[in-house]
Amino acid sequence: MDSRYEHSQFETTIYKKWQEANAFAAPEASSADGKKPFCIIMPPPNANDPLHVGHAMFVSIEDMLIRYHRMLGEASLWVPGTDHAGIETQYVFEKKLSKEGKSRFQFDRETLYQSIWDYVHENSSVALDQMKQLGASADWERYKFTLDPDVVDQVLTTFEKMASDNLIYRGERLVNYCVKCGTAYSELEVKYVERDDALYYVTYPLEGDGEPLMVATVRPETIFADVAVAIHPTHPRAAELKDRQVRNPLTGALLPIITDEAVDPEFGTGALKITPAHDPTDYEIGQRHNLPFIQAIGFDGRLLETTSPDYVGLKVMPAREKSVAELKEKGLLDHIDSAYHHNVSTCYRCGSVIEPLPMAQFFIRVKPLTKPVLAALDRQETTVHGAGHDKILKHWLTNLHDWNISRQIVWGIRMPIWYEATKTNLTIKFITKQQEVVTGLIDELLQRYSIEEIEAGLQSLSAPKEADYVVSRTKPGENYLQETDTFDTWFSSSQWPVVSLKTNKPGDFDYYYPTAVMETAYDILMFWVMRMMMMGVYLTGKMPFKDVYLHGLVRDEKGQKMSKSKGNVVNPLTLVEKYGADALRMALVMSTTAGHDSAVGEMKVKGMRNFTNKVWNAARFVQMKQAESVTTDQVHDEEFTTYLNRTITLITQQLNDFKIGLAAETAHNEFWHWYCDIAIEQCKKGEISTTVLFEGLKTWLRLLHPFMPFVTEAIWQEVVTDNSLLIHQSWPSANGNG
RNA sequence: GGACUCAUAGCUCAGUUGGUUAGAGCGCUUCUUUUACACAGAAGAGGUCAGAGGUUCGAAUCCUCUUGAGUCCACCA
Repeated sequence: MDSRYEHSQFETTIYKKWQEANAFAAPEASSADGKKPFCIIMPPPNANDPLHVGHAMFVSIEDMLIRYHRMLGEASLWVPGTDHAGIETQYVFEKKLSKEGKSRFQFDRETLYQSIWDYVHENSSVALDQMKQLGASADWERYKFTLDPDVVDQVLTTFEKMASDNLIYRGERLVNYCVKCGTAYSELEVKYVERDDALYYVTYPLEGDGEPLMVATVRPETIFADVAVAIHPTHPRAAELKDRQVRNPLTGALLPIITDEAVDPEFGTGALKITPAHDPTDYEIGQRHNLPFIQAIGFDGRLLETTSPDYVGLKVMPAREKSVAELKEKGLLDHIDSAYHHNVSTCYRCGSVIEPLPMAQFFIRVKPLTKPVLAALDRQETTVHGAGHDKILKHWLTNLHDWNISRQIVWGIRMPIWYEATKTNLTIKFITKQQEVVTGLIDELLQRYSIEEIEAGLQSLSAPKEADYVVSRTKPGENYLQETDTFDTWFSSSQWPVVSLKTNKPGDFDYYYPTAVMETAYDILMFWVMRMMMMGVYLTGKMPFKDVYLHGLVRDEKGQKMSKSKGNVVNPLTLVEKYGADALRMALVMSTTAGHDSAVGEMKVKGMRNFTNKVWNAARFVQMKQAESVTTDQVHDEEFTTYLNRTITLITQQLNDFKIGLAAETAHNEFWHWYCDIAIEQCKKGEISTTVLFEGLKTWLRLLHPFMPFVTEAIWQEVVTDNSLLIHQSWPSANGNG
């Protein structure tokens, strides 16, 4: 053995050895021989992305758990997969297009989908290869992609079931719409940022005699869509203003004055302009008072014909400036509060300001799904490990709004929804879609109808009726056109534990479901874990996993969040090349706690590389000592065994309790500061026999293997000469060292 | 406004159901190239565990309050 462990000489060949021995394959149900199943469904990384350090974190923890349970003799299955990541991927692809001077507008639906498909599959092996470099012992034979035909088939089946259970409805709502990404988002995908904006105090002249009413707004460009002005019932002028009207300061239209509890009498002027089409609060007030609905801003973020000829086609900000100038000119702008501090909703993806816009979308009724999950959590069918996130989860489940599952993108699973397109019923929802998304539909319509007929159909559009559609995976009839929206990616990934097992080897679902552990970062608890619980219980009656282990976010050495703009992003593969996969894995896992962020820098990885070298050299010492065959008085042999057994018990207990960081720390400290610093030194003095030290080494290799699979296997190959593999060895037990 | 989390050595963090002199890594000081390892070893400096009060025979750990930091959610134009 060399005096240093050179990871680059071992890692590739060892991984190949494991694969040749078929060591990662989990038994199929028929051959499991009554073994206890232990299954982890991998959180599928985006198929088109290389791995970042967060992925390295989940690989380290999940591979550690899988190897541990495999050594315990359980039927251990780690199901790998990758995710099509709808919006994320389409966004990345569009950026790529724009670099090439192209835009998605130039492609029809099929071509765009095919181009993204090709793009994703060009890159899809990168992430998988990198996981292998990290030592991931997933069952690659069971790999699944979220757009595999059998997966899509399952997702469609789920949707049909939900539709027939009356859990799906189509509703015209104010949705969070990003005009840049061209799609609506769910409530979870909106990010609020603090900002200073101007607050305009606008005069609304009272019809007839009396003082005008003053209204404060940050969005004067939406005055065109005002349908009322509201005051609180206790407003000092409430009696005077009852049943009166004001003039819209831009259009001159008459607007009723209404009273509503939702108006804060303390804020601004105590009067609120009501714009139901562009503000969630106003939308609700509008519903309560049966107010009309005027849309002033279109899905391209430009002002519509409903405003004024001078404004049509203007983007929001120029329209705002223009409206302010016009108000000033008319003497209807009282004053401006130029530094009004408030929150603005932005797109989590591209950072653009979210426009609340009215649009027909498909929703899932969530109450029937969340209730059984809360009950299951109460009876501890699933335990959530991670710094209070269990409480947050329950809070969310209690307050969740209906889930908008339609997205106006092509990269994903197209909704199996059909509209009858006849001359009398051209009421799909063209007006609510961006043009390029519906190009395909328009083309198809053109084959059937004249432009005039289609335009007439669009013009006569009223609010779409509910149930004005058919759910079917195949075309229900000659005159039907398919919905252009795709499912929210989270709709399909929420079924992943069920679907990835059902579409896998025969019997996998029955044997491995419910799975043992869901391990992921806490930042997708609501997006993914919560919804997997909802869909898992809905589809199977059982929670999809027994334990949820949430790891924290990995920050840089200084505790700063990693971001491309800061330039402090750590590339895990660079560290693997420099210090070895074992060093990185140990650095990520050691002394971390569930749910808490951790700071990982090169120095910590380097320190752990030193540890791999320490293990290597301890083995080297034992090997040299064996060759000497010296006699000893062995006074400390019994003490050694007792202490080692205590350590085995401790580490085992810590792993069973999901104290993963602590287990790694215990292993590290006890190996270094007890086995090396004390036991080996005693052996040098002849106080411990070589045999005992050697047996202890083999035990230690097994204890360390889940954390540092490569170096431990490399040593096993050096010191154990029976051609066995460490990955196949059983976990040590305190009674007789296994 | 609500919720969650945190505050421990110069830095990054552990501290397992409250139990002797509070630990690790990195950094620092001194010594050692001794035949496993200098990617090392030995010895050492460094903490009134944010502050105040309470429970207890006993508190870094449990409770209350204060201060400070972070995260998530809600959102009033």
